Amino acid sequence: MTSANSGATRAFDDKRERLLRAAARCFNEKGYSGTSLKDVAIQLGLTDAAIYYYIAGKQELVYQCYMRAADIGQRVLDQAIAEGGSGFDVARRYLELHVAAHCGDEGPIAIMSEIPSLAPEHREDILTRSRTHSRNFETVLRRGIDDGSVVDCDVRMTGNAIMGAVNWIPKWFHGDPVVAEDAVRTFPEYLMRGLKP
Amino acid sequence: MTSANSGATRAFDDKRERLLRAAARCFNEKGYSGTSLKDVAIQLGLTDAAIYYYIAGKQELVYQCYMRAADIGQRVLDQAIAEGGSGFDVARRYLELHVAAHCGDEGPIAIMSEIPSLAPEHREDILTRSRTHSRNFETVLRRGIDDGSVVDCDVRMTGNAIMGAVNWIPKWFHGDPVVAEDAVRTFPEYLMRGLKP
DNA sequence: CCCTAATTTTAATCCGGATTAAAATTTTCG
DNA sequence: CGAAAATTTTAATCCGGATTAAAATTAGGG
Repeated sequence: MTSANSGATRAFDDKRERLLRAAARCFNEKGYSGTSLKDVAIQLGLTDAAIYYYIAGKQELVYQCYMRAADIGQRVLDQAIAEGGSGFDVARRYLELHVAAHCGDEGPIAIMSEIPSLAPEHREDILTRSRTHSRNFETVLRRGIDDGSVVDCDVRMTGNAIMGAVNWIPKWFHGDPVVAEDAVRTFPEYLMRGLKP
Repeated sequence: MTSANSGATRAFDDKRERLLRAAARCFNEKGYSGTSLKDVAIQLGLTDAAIYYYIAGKQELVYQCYMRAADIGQRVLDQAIAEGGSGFDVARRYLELHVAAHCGDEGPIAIMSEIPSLAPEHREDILTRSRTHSRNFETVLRRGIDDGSVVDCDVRMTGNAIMGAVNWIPKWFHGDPVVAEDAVRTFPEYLMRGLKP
């Protein structure tokens, strides 16, 4: 079976997922150019060439890592929205979930540092998702302003600040569970305090 | 004269500075691996090989970009401290200056995305400066807590959040002066609101 | 104007790592 | 067990971009 595995089996998907996580870890720690497919393969007990069984190439690998990152962000935002509450409540819940995702079992989430070097279709795809996610979060903030739970502010810029703080997490978090606890406690608390009316 | 120009003339230094900015812009926009020396050279109306007259190689170029970024961060922090005031005042002033540096004439400041792929000596150097800067900012926060101007908080994590928000700026800021104004106004305001007791 | 140093270009070379093809091994399941 | 599919490896190949060396051009001072 080719790597264009469409009728993907369970085992195949699992390994692919492990591949994406290993790649995300490498990319976050060593940078894109500093990561060779061999580095990624070694983490899986494989040879570099074996990676091509799961993915078309390095480009595709980054792309998939970023897709995964975008999906996780969107998923936790959706969940926070689904749980309901005021704009403030939703935003706080979103931060709790997203920080937990970064620091928890969800494994390392790739920092989107190489978007411009993606293939055009991929780049567009990621940028669209990324923008959508930002806009959705801004909508939550705006709703909070409307319902009086969030201070009146520039939602675009405030969103940029909050997203930046969260997106930067992989830069300093390297798996220490003690640090993870601190982050999960402090981040939502601090970031939301600035939103109180 | 070799590129190890030590008795550097004025013109030489100026061109070197322009080189670093062009490189920072490229790295921020296209990523490290996505940037070829040719890309950088074109911005200066030069040939790729000419860059070697000013700098030892691509590694060195990133390193110098990061040094510049670290220096700017430290400089504005020092300035904010020098201007005095409560811990809160210093922190706010620092944010104003740093955001302005990112969005203003100081030109693009390189995002430190490729630290691990630097040569060991360079890596250590950058990491040390980066850590020092973070610790210095944490000290400011702690001072603010002591003098009652800043809410009691985990200074390490709060510092991580603030630094992340600022460091992420180059990801979405691409030179629009209108956006720059928004950022300079909103960032310090929002980030400091979360520090009020 | 000429000489020397500074700057830039041209034209290779070099190299690591991505990619590929074919072969070998392992797994699945009748 | 044995055949077919799935998975991995071995062993090239390939290639873009970094780097280098030497030549050409430009700039400035006597």
